[in-house]
Amino acid sequence: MKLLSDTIEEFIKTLLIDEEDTKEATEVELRRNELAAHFQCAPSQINYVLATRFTPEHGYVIESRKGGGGYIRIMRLATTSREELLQTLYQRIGTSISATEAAKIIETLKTEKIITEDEAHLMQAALNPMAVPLPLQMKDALAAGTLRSMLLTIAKRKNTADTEASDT
Amino acid sequence: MKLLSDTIEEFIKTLLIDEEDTKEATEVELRRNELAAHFQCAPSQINYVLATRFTPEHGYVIESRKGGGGYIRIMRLATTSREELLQTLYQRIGTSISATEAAKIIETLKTEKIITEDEAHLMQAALNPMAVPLPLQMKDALAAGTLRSMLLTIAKRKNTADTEASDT
DNA sequence: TAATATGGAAGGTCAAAGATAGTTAAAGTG
DNA sequence: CACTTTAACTATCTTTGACCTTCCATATTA
Repeated sequence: MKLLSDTIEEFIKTLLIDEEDTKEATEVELRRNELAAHFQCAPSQINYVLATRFTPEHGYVIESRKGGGGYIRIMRLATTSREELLQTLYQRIGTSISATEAAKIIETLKTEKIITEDEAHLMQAALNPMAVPLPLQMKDALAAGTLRSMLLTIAKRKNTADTEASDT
Repeated sequence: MKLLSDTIEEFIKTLLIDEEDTKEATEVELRRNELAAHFQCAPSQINYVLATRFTPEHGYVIESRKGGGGYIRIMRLATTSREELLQTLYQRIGTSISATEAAKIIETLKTEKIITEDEAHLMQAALNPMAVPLPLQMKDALAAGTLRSMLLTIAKRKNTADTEASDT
């Protein structure tokens, strides 16, 4: 059985792709209530989907307006330069990071084609066993260190995942 | 009398074989509660079966999700020479591993073209921050966990580093 | 006419309820 | 005694509903 949230997520992403194809725009505008009615769900369900799948970490920015003629605009972020992105992500890690936050960062790297899907899995795996018997604070600190270390390694590379096939 | 656990084990293995026959997939997805209801047992019985008969040592990897739409995915690792190598390395890691031993294992993976050079660096980086203030024993145990986790992830892949460039 | 009040039409927040799966310790079995 | 089974409790993710805030249009008033 498919989840409502997943369905809505797909729907929105399809809208975005359509926009891009026809207007070269990277944004869509929608009415929360309309969408909710379309899927016969609570309006706040839309907010949930946006909050969990269209965050800046995922590469999206949301803009909205209340009142008559209100709307929700979803924009896909233009890809900044590789270095810039790595820099930003690196800052975001800090000295301690939760598993979910870490996952988002890895997700971004993948979306931006800086690492392959395999590498994303690998990184995720490296952070996984933090389910070791250690205090949570320590685990988060370790995770931060691990992520930072991996990020630096990636930063040293010359190419992105796109072009990585061509060398060796 | 046949044990419940054995019956469930067989059931799952049959599912896997069926999948393979019909879809050439080596994985099945199931609902813990459904399965438990089917066998009229406690849901955690399913976990017990998975924990005792579908471990990485047995050649399986499990992935799951909680919450609405949750699932349990069971993947069997094919027994090609590549998988055998991974299996062997996995065993070699054990519950504690030194930095040098870990490096050797990563080197082997690279030499055997199971991972790319970039990935090798990434793995090495993941083990690096073990330069944390912890007793050596703990660090080695942590490194072992991290390496094992990454190895399992690699084992899940369909292709080797050689062929990975060609798709998507 | 300018300033202000007012009501309806959006969207936002948050916490509770629902739906799964995981963990663990104790009881049962052979 | 080792292995199995269960049940209570925990963790995570989704869905909904009640209540809040903001905005526009229009009516009211000085």
